[in-house]
Amino acid sequence: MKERCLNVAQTCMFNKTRAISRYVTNLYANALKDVGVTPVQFSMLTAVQLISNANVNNLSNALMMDRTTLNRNLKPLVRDGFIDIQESTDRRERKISITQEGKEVYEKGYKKWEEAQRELEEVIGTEDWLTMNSLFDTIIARIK
Amino acid sequence: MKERCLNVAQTCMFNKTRAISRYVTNLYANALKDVGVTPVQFSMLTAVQLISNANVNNLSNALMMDRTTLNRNLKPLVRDGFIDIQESTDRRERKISITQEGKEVYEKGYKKWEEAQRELEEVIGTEDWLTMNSLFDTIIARIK
DNA sequence: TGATAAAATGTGCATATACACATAAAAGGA
DNA sequence: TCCTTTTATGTGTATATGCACATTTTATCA
Repeated sequence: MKERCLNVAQTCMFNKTRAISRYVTNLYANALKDVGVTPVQFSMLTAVQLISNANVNNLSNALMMDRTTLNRNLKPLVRDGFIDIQESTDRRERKISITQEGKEVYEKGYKKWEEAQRELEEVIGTEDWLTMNSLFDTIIARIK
Repeated sequence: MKERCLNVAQTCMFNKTRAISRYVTNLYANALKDVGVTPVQFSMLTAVQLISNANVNNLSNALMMDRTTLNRNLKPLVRDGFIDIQESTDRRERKISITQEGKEVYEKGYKKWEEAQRELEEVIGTEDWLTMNSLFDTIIARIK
């Protein structure tokens, strides 16, 4: 039924969320292109610096990311020497920390991140940017 | 610098967008679990029913999805017999259409989609749901 | 017509995502 | 202590995403 499809196309919150997410992701990815980290990796470097002695669970909770997703996403960062993983006294867990090289790449990334934030605000418009900000904070508080 | 990281953690629009996108995706995915299609596949079945004689470009534009992403996402739908791809007189392009089996699965999916919409509205709250709706429509109009 | 430009699509590669299942180690209790 | 439960993590599989690069076919124009 065309009627139903039209309804979905016009009102589906998944579609809208996902389309916007793709756009936002690409905007930040382009900004970080020459830095050497993806937006997701940048956010992981943020969290690992904020949580001292972080393990996989701590980070996945902080980033609201699936544990197994975060676990896999760590690998490129380890490979590139941006984060370091060490054993813990509790031999079940692993301690995750940022390296010196990771800190350096974060400095570069931070500047580009600021540019991306400004660029997105321009695209969306300051008024809607503020609306989006407070709305998202409210939603995140709900789903956390 | 902890200051910078705190700033990113609290204000990064990429982080917020992505976290919400993950939550919304999972909510719709769980709703559609027993139907046999993912949320992205459901949205593709929607578009293909709305656009007669669609080709890859048409669909990717309608869904605001990268052309190559859409191309790959077609494959599970073809494999499962939900869409059909045929040659065109213009031999560069391919014509994409929904099958009878695809229509049947869409009927089942539509009911679950309605439930997901209601569930998300409940989680977010009706007032913010409406805000989100109009905000997203505005943003999508901007970035399209 | 013949060369060039444009259009439509496909592929290799890398990252991102999450469920189901499995393993290993610590904690708790009888 | 020994058994059970909980905790922390890892792996297999499948989908989703987009850039860079390539191919094929159509359109354009001198």
